[in-house]
Amino acid sequence: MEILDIGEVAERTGVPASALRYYDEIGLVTSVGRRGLRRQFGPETIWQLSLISLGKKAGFSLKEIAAMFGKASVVELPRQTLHARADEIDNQIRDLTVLRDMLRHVADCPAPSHLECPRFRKLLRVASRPASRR
Amino acid sequence: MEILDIGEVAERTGVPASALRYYDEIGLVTSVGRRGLRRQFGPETIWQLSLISLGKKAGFSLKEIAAMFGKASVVELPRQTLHARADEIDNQIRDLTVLRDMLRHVADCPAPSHLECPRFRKLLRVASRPASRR
DNA sequence: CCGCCACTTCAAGTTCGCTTGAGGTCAAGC
DNA sequence: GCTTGACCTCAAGCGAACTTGAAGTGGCGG
Repeated sequence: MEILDIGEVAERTGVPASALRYYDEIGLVTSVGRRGLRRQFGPETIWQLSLISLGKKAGFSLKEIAAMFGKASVVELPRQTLHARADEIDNQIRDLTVLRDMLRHVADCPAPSHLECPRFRKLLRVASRPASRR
Repeated sequence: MEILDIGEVAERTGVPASALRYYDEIGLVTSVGRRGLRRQFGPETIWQLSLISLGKKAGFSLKEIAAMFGKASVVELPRQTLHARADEIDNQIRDLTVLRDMLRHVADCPAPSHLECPRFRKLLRVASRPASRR
């Protein structure tokens, strides 16, 4: 279980072979070589792909993901940049928290119109404040 | 300040007029009417747009957003569905937290290769576990 | 009353992240 | 040696979410 070809990677990760070829093409993953025409992937590809899917769920583009934990040895970016990224994610977590609270509130609040409910109005206010002030 | 036309909405929210027309076209926002050809928007459009941008940041499609807090009186969806949505968002928050910790770790950890660091490996394990088990 | 200009429509174009399809290659098993 | 099947390439297509451009309209200040 050292070297995998594309089908095995696809099977283990759930990422379709066509997507893997695409990722290879744009340099998001790298095959360790070829046997004939066939791409051969190292086992690290497996966890790289979970990072990628994590990043995608987080709403980052493939380019941004590539910039975060690129090919080789997981990142050579300046610490500063990484921390900035982390801060962005923190903001996003806050946004998501507001959204979640909003949905739960809407699900449970008995007020006739949500706009009449002070709790809802408060969430709305938070939602429309710029990220910098949250 | 009761009725706004598209340019004012654009200016106040930062959402380009072209996007507003598109949102109108797909029924994500609704103009209160027309003056001549010009769309007129009520003031509620402003906060609706902040909810929309919140939803977008959260990675929902415009369709999903429309389903969550549609046009009229902010949602007529079954509570159950809303709670399910909220739960999804909770999962996403967990994913983002892992990703953030990962980035901060990578920024600070002095280990020569991250794979040798137990903390990193633990985060990796979490990252590759299916959402249901997190 | 006239012209300006912010709006309008509609069609086409753009980027992202893939998928699909046609046609080709090659290693392995029969 | 031949077939099979999993891979390959390359081009085209696709849906989402808009943007851009051309050509038209109509309300309002002068």
